[in-house]
Amino acid sequence: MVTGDTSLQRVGPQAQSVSRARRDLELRILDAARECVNRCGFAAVTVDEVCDAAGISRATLYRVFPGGRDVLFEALRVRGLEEFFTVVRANVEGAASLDVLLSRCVVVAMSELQHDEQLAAMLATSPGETLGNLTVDGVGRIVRVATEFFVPLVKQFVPEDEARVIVELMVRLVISYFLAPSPTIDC
Amino acid sequence: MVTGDTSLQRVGPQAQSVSRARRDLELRILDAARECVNRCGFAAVTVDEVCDAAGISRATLYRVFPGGRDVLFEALRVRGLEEFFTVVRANVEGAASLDVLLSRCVVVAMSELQHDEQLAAMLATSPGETLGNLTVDGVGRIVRVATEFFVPLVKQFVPEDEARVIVELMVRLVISYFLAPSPTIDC
DNA sequence: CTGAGACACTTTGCCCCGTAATGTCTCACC
DNA sequence: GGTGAGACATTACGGGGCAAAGTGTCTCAG
Repeated sequence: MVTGDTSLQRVGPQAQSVSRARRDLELRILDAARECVNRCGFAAVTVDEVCDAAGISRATLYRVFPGGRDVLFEALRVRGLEEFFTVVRANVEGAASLDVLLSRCVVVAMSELQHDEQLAAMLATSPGETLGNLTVDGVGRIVRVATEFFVPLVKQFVPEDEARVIVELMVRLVISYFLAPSPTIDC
Repeated sequence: MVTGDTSLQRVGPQAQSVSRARRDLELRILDAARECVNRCGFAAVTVDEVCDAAGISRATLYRVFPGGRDVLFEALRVRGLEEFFTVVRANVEGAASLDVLLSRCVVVAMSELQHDEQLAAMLATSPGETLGNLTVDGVGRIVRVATEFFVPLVKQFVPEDEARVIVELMVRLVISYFLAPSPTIDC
């Protein structure tokens, strides 16, 4: 729905190549959009700018992302979230105990957050909306994606339902400490 | 500083009565301000409205709260915070174990938050600013006041430095769950 | 010490308007 | 089939001017 990937439902010999060209186009547009966001901010980016940066026409963008601007930026957020958690997970795999795993998660996540260009640009240009996404509207999705990435790791040490709770608490605390670092607790 | 209580530094026979009249005036103004905020919202309240509601003139308000609007509303926030934690603490005192104490804190705090008129009015009328106060700028102060109220209780069961960490984590989690309730974890 | 009100200043909202951006469309192209 | 170019109506955004309201300070009478 987000990325208009109805082509994935197709079958037949050329289904794969079609879907792959579409996928490449998607990635090209998303890369261009990210570049624009990191440069100009977030609210300031126009669809035309993204098209120019991607070297495509507006018609193509609207074919790949039916719904336009909103859907494109939503897809960008989703990809950013997945990239973020992919990096964090790659840095915490192989932990020998629950304590080590969680400590590494927190440390790596905080570090990644503090060096995230896209997030910084969003916080700088539309702080209200970004803050809302981090603390109200978007928390559910963040927790969901984080659960998907980390519960498999955590449940090596504790039962799965407990792992889900742990991951959720960790996510909420990391967001809180990112937005408002504590003078007493180091991060 | 916040409430312009320089009169407290006076000495002599009538020092107490003077300071007391001033204190009564402060409370009267704060009550009026709270009433206005609960009725009309937060950003919409004017100094004149508060004066009318308190039955005083603008000159008096500016004498009691030098600095005017900002200082008045800041004092209102501070009082709201202290009232909030006073109520919560009264409901959790006498807990027999750390688990019971923390559980009660979370339950009572969540309930109080969800029925807080002033907070609701602030979130409704200036969501951006209120959200910022709850998640970025104001977290330090909230943690500080909460620490002041709850560390004495928690340190009955654990060392004080550990108690401070526990209180801070609890505060941040309660704020997070208040702003974005979890579908999986009940509150 | 308080109330009433004048005063200068800043902020707020509003209306208008020109510009820019969005989203949909058609058509030519390969 | 997919893509690019561009026209098109519609909407959103931003700046200027202006009236109204709010803020903060002051003086003076009670």
